[in-house]
Amino acid sequence: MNYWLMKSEPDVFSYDDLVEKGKAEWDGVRNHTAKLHMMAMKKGDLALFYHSNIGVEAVGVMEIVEEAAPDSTDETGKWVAVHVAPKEKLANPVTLKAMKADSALSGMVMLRQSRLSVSPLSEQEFRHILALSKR
DNA sequence: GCCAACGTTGGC
DNA sequence: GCCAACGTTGGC
Repeated sequence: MNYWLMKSEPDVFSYDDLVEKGKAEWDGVRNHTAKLHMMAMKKGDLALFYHSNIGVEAVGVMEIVEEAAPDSTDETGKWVAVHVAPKEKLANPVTLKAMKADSALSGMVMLRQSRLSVSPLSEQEFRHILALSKR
């Protein structure tokens, strides 16, 4: 089982939008590193849903329900998308500020590469962020 | 609105 | 293949 962090601007697509839809294609990713991460995702993997630009915080957990397949919004055939479903909304969002301030998360890929929209999390990082959300 | 980080493009 | 110019992302 692997863990991931995926970013979306909430005014375009928010965690609540995902809850409403029940399941969604995570499309529009146009970055090679992010693509490689999506291709490594397995059904049943868990991902944190992160709101960029507005909120700037992790807000929920989702599950990968379909592995990488051609992105339906891409006409070039070069890009892939996965399908995700909501699993659990965090009791309290975990802000970027809180993650940056926490030494247990200093190795997080997303903190080192802020522009990367899909990044891996270690199991420890994933559990740690969930613990922070329950405080 | 600004700026840093990073990706892409195009001239050579 | 290098590098300058430019575009985009995302935090502040």
